Amino acid sequence: MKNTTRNLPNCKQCKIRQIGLFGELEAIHLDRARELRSSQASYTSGEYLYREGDKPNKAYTLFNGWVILFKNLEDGSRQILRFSLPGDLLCFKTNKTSMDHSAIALTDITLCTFPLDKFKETISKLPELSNALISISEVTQKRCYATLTTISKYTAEVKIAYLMLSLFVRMRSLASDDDNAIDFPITQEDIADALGLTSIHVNRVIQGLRKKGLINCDNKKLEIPDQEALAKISKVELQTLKELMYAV
Amino acid sequence: MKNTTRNLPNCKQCKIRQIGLFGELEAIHLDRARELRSSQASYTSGEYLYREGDKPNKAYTLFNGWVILFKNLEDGSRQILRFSLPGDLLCFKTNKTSMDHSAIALTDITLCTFPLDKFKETISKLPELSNALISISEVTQKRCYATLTTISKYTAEVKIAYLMLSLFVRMRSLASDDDNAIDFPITQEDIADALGLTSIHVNRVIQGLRKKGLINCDNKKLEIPDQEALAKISKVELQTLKELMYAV
DNA sequence: CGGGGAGTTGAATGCAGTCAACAAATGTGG
DNA sequence: CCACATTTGTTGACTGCATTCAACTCCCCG
Repeated sequence: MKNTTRNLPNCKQCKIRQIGLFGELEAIHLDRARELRSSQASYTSGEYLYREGDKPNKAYTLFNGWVILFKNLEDGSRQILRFSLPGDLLCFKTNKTSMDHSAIALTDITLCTFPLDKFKETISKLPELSNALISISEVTQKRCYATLTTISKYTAEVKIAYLMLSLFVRMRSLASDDDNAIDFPITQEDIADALGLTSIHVNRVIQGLRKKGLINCDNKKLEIPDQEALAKISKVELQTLKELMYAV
Repeated sequence: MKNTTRNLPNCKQCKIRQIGLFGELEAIHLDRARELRSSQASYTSGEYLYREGDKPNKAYTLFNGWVILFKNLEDGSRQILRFSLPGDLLCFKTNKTSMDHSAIALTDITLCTFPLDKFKETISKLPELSNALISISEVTQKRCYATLTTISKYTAEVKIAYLMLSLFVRMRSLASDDDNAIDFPITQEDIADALGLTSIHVNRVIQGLRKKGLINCDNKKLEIPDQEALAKISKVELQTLKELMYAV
C-alpha cells in the first residue's frame, strides 16, 4: 500500500461521485463533507485492505478497481460476500466494532480514505450525511437479501446467470460509453466461492451458458449480448435488477 | 390491526429498550427520542404488516411476538429473509423507497410505530439517533452475511442447527429467567423456506438432531440441552454467535 | 522453457428434491 | 361435544443436481 496524500482531486469533479458516498449529497454540502477525507491510497492486486477481526479506524470509497469481501471458513475455504465496485463504501462501521469479514483487492485499486472518528462530528454539523449513510446501508442490505434469495433457492445456472448479470449491469451503470462488454477480472473459482459451488461445476455451467449464446467471457472480459434473455434465466426482472444495481 | 394509541408505556420502563432502537441511546436522550413514537399497534397471527412494493410511512419496533420477513418467488414459493424478534426495528428506510420484501406476523404481536418523516428532523436535533440507526443496520448486515455464509456452503444439518441455535440464543438474551427452553412458534416449512430446503428434508434432519439428543422440539417449544454441542454442528463459535445475537 | 494458476473433461458418489401416501395435531362448524 | 377439514409432521422409493477425485490442457509469467 502506498499513500498519495497530496493533490487530492476535487470531489465536485469526481466522475464516480454521484454513485459514491456523497451521491445523495447536494453539491452545496460537498465542501463540508469532503473535509472527512484524509487521503487516497493504492493497493496492488492480491493485497488485503483489512482482515476479519481487525478494527480499522478508516472507511474507504473505492475509486477504481475491484475488491472482494469474504469470510474464511473453518475448512479453509472462503465465502465471498460481495464484489465491490467503484463508488462502493467499504469498512464503514461504528467505532470499535471489529470486522466480520476480510477484504482483498482483486485488481490494482485506488481508495479514498475517511477517518471514522470524523463521521460522528460531521453528522452533527451535517445531518444530510446521516441520510446518505443510511441510504447506502439500505441498498447494501437489499442487495444482500437478493443474493441470499438467489443462493438459497435456485440451481447453479440461475445463480451464475444472476451474479454475472448483476455485475454486468452495475459495471455498465458506471461507464459512460455504450459498449455491451465489461472488464471482468474474476475467476471461475471466485464465482464458485461467491455462490457456494465448486469451480468445476461453475465451469460446466458457464460452458452451457456460452453454448446457448447468453454470455461471452474470456480474457477477463464479459459480454452479454441479450440482457433480457439472461435475466429470464436469472429469474429476475431486468428492470428491478437495474434499479437495485444503479442505486446509490 | 387495531391501534391502541393511548396510554403509551414509558420508554424508560420498557423491558426491551436496551435491545431495541434506543438501546444505544443514553437515558437522558430518551425523552426527546421518544417523541418519535406515535402509537402502538397490534396484529394477529397471519396478518401482513406490509407487502413487497409498499411504501409505508412508518417504522416499527417489535414489542412482542414473532414476525417473518420474506420475498415471494416466481414459482409461488417464498424465501424467508429473517425471523424478527422483540426489540427489532422493522420497516425503517429512507422515505419514498419501496419495500423489497413482505412482513407477516407469525404470532399475535404488538408494535411501537414511528412516523418515518420525523426521523430526519429528530436526527438534526439528536445526532445520537443517527449512531443508533447506523449501529442497528450494521448488526443486521452482519447477521445477513452470517446467514448467507451458512446457507451457501453447508449441508442441511448445519443450516438447521445454525438457525435453531441463533434463534435460541437471541430468545434467551431477551428473557430474564434462566430456562433452557424457548417459545418456538415456527413450522418445519418456515425453516425450509428460510434455508432453501424442502420441509420433507427439514423433517428428516430434525429427527436426526433429536435422536442425537441435540434438540427437543415439540408443542411450539424448543429446548437445547447443550449449546456448545449444537454450535459444533453449526460450524460456529458459540461465543461469536452470542455476540452477534446479543448485539443492539 | 519451465512452473503454476486457471480452465476443462470424465466417472463415480451422495445430498437433497420429488412424488405419493399416510398420521397426527389443530381448527371449525354443526 | 363430535364430525370434518386443514395444516403440520412423517415415512419410503426413486431421481437428479452438484460434489469429489483424478487427469489433463491451456495460457500467462518469470
